[in-house]
Amino acid sequence: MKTSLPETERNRLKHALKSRNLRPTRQRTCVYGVILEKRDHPTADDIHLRVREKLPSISLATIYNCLDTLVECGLVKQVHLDRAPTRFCPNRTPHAHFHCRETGQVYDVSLDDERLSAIEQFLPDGFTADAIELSFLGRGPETNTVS
Amino acid sequence: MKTSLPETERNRLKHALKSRNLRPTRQRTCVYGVILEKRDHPTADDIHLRVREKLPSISLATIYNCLDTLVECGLVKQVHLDRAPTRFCPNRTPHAHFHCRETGQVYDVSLDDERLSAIEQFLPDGFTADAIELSFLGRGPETNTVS
DNA sequence: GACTAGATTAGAATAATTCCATTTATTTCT
DNA sequence: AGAAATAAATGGAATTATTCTAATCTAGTC
Repeated sequence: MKTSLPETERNRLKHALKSRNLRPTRQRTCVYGVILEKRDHPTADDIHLRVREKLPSISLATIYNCLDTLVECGLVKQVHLDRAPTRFCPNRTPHAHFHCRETGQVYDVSLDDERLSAIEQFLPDGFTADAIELSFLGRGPETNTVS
Repeated sequence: MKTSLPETERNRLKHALKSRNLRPTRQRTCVYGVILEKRDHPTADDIHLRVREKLPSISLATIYNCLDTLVECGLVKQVHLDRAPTRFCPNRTPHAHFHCRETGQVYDVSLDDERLSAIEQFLPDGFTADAIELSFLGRGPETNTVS
């Protein structure tokens, strides 16, 4: 067992890469594995630190390269919040993000097809979107004032 | 006529600032004026260039300070797209953004109350949002392949 | 097992944003 | 109005995120 990436995911990665004539390198596999492991919307830097535990010599530039590749393959999404570094998210199902002002935590908010197509209908004629980014800023459940 | 900021907007600014015990300085007024003038979602740097034509000695740090103040006052919104510099938008009515892959242009997409509350209902119990950012990435009307 | 295009690497370069110490402007108080 | 007190602006340095580059390496092919 070289890396901890489960079989299903490893195959998903392989196929996605192959279909674009890209190679399933150790680095790409490991970066993907790390993102799947702890789904806390890490930054490139966070990911670098985690991947280094397995591939100690990997550079931040490679992390960015791998992430860009994974994003192109649709396996990973970027999350842009505030003036903060980009975060990365392996949730491939349509979803929005909620960013808690208090804790800084980021949550996924699932979007079913109905919701998604409702949003798509906001677009005026002539516009076609291939990506939608929806994010909320506010207070999450663990910041509730007690009743 | 010191600056070109129209009376209504100038008052809006004054009141918004006063209610927070902030001052309507020349710099703040001018930055706000410039943002209203050309609603093309400029970056801090763009704004710096434009404001300099009126206040040649203003520094980029001050532009950021002013923008932050305007954002706090709710007069300006930040737009976060891709890994690109933050853009600023003076449209105070609820709206989303559409980012054209081809031209790079950013359009406002208006959101009426109905749409807005539809989106708010996506949030699970326990979450309260005070800001929503919705953006689309795709192709705008002027990139249409001719029929 | 050599070839070749594709990937990785380290480090430098660039770009966005923030910080800091000082100076300037505005308000308040008398 | 003038002085003191507070808020804001300034320039430049510092930090941080991201991209670029040129050299080296590697996976997949023949």
